[in-house]
Parts: sequence; C-alpha cells; structure tokens
Amino acid sequence: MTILNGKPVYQRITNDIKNKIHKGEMKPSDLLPSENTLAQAYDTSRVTVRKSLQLLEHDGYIYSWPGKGYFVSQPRHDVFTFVYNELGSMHNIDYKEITVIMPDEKIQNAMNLLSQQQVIRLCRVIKQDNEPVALDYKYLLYDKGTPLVEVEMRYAAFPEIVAEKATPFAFHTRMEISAEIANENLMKKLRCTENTALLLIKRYFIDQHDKCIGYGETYTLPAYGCICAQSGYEKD
Amino acid sequence: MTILNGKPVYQRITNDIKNKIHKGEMKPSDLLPSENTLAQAYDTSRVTVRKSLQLLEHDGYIYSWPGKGYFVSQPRHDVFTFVYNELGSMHNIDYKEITVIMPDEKIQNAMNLLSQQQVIRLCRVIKQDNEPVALDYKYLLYDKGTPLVEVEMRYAAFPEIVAEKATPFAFHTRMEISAEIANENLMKKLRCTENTALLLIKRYFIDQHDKCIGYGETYTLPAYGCICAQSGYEKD
DNA sequence: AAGTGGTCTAGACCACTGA
DNA sequence: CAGTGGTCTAGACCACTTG
Repeated sequence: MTILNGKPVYQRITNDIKNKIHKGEMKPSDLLPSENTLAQAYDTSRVTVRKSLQLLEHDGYIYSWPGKGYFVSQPRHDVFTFVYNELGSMHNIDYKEITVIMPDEKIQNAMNLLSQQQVIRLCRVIKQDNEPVALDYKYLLYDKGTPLVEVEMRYAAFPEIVAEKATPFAFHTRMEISAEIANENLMKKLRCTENTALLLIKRYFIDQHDKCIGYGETYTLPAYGCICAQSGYEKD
Repeated sequence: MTILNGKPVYQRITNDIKNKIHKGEMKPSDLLPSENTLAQAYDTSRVTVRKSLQLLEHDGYIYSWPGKGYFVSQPRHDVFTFVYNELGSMHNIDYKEITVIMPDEKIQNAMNLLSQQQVIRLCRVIKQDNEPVALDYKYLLYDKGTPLVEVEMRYAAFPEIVAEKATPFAFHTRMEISAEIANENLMKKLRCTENTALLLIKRYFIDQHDKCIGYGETYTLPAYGCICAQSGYEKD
C-alpha cells in the first residue's frame, strides 16, 4: 500500500515536482503547494512529503522560507564539477627521481614554508604509447623522523600519500588550472618544441590546521587531453 | 527539551560523528552503531537519528547497507568543484561583432549541426585596466523565426542567453579546459606575442534532448588568472 | 529468529510570516 | 489569528543479512 508501482511515495512526489520544473510548468520563484496540501494530494503524511521536498532542496531545485513556504530556486549554471584522477593508471610511468632538496622561493611560497625547511621532491614522466604526455612534480614536507622516502617508492598517487600523514577526511585540496609555455626543462623531458602550450595543474593539499602538507605541479601536453567538467541539472 | 544548547538533536549527532571521522577515531569501512543504538544513546527517536545519518550519507562520510548497517566511506579526493562566472562583471567589455555565419567544420562538429545550418556568432574582447585579457566567442543556433539578434545585444552572459530558448532547469553545460598557443588572430586581438600560452575554455550547452543549443570558446591570457577548484571535506 | 536499514503514519509543539 | 515550515515522538510493517 505504501509503495506503488515499485516506487516509494516520496520518489513519486520528487519526480513529479522535478518534471514540472524541467518542463517549465513551475518557474523560478514560484510558490509550491504547502506540505499539508501535498500530503492531502498524495494521500500521505507530512513526513513523507517533507522527505521529498528536502531531496529537491538539497539538489538545488527549491528552497524553503519558514513561515512562507517552498519556492522554486533560481537555477545555477556556474558551478562545475569534474573528476581528476592522477595520471598513471593505464599509462606507463617513467620514474625519474626522488630527492630531498632545499626548496626554491616558488615552492616555499606555495607551501608556506619556513626557510631551512627541506622537502622531498618526486618527479615522474607519464607516457602513453611510449611518448611522454605529462610531467609531474610532487613536494612533501621532509621530517627526518619518518622514513618517508620508502613510502613514496610505491609510486602512490598524491591523495594517498598525503593521507598517510593526516587522517583521510581531515584534509582538502585546492587546484589551480592555468596554461604555460614549455621552458627548456619541459621541452627536454616532454620532447616538445618551444611553441607548445601546456596545461599546468597545481595542487595544494591542506590539512585541518590550514597547513600545506603537499604541493604538486603537473604539466600536460595538449595531445593528451583536457579537463572535462559538468554543470547543470540532471533529469531523474 | 528537544533542542539543547540552541542546536537541534540531529545536528549534535551529525557533528559528533563527523568529528570522530575527522579525528580518525572512526576510519573508512568502520561499522557505525545501529540506528536503534544511537537513538538510545542520544535519548531520541529513530527518525531523528536517521535524519542525522542521511545528512552524513549525502555528504559522503558514510554509506548504508540494508540489513547490515552504516559504514564509514572511503573518502574521495578526486572530485573537484569550481565556480565559473563568465568574464564581464567588473571588467570593461569591447563589443567586437555579432554576425550570422555559415559555420566552419570545427563549429559544425562541436554543435553537431546539419550542414547549411546557419549560426549567430558573438565575439567579445574583455579588458582589464584597458588591456585585453580574454577573447570570447559564442555560437548560437539561428532560426529565422525569432529576432535573436536583438536579444544578444544586451551583452548577456551565456547561460542566460541559452535559458531564453530552453526552460532554465532543462539544460546542462559541458566544459573542456585546455591550453592553446596564440595564433595570429588571437595575437592581434589580445595584443600578445607568438609565444603566449592561452587557457582555452570550451562550453557546450546541451538541452534535455541532448541537442547542442549553444557553444562558446574563451581564450584567456595567463596574466588574467586561472581556474581555482576545490576538493575535500569541510569541518562543520 | 533476531537485528538491520527503508518506508510510512498520526499525531505533537515550536517559531515565524501575513492578514 | 490561521497557516507555514522545523523539530520530534512512538509506534508500525517490510526486505534484507546474519547466525
């Protein structure tokens, strides 16, 4: 009785309202029927109706105004999402070097380091069909206490390396995407000409105390591909 | 009685569990206490506990397995989000041209057009401090029925233009981010040298029938800035 | 069979908005 | 004041997992 056509009641309500919004039958800033009205219309309880409306609210279709009611939102088309898996799976990796260095000013600023603080630098070249497609640098804090060097030797991807030093939920990543012309070092390692535009991805790994515990730079050749992001509202 | 310290019960439960996960007291794939256990522990009802757990589930901290219980998730550090507001606000815009053209093959493929289908092309140069920082092309389907040209004259940003032809929730955007070297046209319009790496942002506006109703290309100078994305779990 | 989460009900009290 | 959403209760039945 509660579940009809294999669909829970709250999903039927959610879908009905979502469809009306998609079709334009309900437009941004329109007022929805009240919880009690919907409960009567669907012959169900207020709790069930609220579950539907909270799903829609969470997905950005509607918002609630206590004392007034629910309204259709202004849609946002400026929020984009993408998945960035570190290059590596499905590719050959040429491990190039792992060194403990005294970082230059650029890295010191990026990681907000004290001077005299050493860092571990990992450099990798990613290959596809035996051609280099990307150059990847990673920088990690070097504390003499822990034998980090051995850890890195596993060629782990960046979030996993960092997660060893912080609990896995306790850090976040900031990414900066830009374009850069290949310099001599990049030309040599990526076997490209001097007129090559590279996609540069910088990543800052920040722990819960706002401390930068890892920094990475990845230079990618145009041939390899691009970052592909999505925005918008999906039907059903 | 239900609300203590100004916080609803369900928020206290949510925060408690979230903190335990952040601190590492609960690790990925750990089993949480059952709904009934939590209800007793917090001296509340199962419904309230479920509200807390569903918030955590929606935020990616835990997942449920019917018949077994709730488990701490493997954290995802590969999903990134950013806000892309079209260049324009806070900048000078040099309107350059608006034309109805027969698109070349590149645009035909991008928009999946039939040959002989004309499109409207808008070209803008965005300036900052009187220096050009970006070049922006927009392509829209041209149907002779509607006086679209007048509509575009308002210099509206892209999602708003497109939303006039589809209901505002009924389309989504795909974005491709890549790097490209300045060609002669770009060098002239952006006043840059031939060795300049530009950030190229392509946008495809897709309606609910998977039809491309708009296409855009934005070339940005390195000096202007970059795309800044975020990933990870926020405390509280 | 006992325990788990998934769905749902029929109430209740509160704070807020608007006539 | 009546109506709205926000929070919460004490039950219920179901399908699923585990012993």
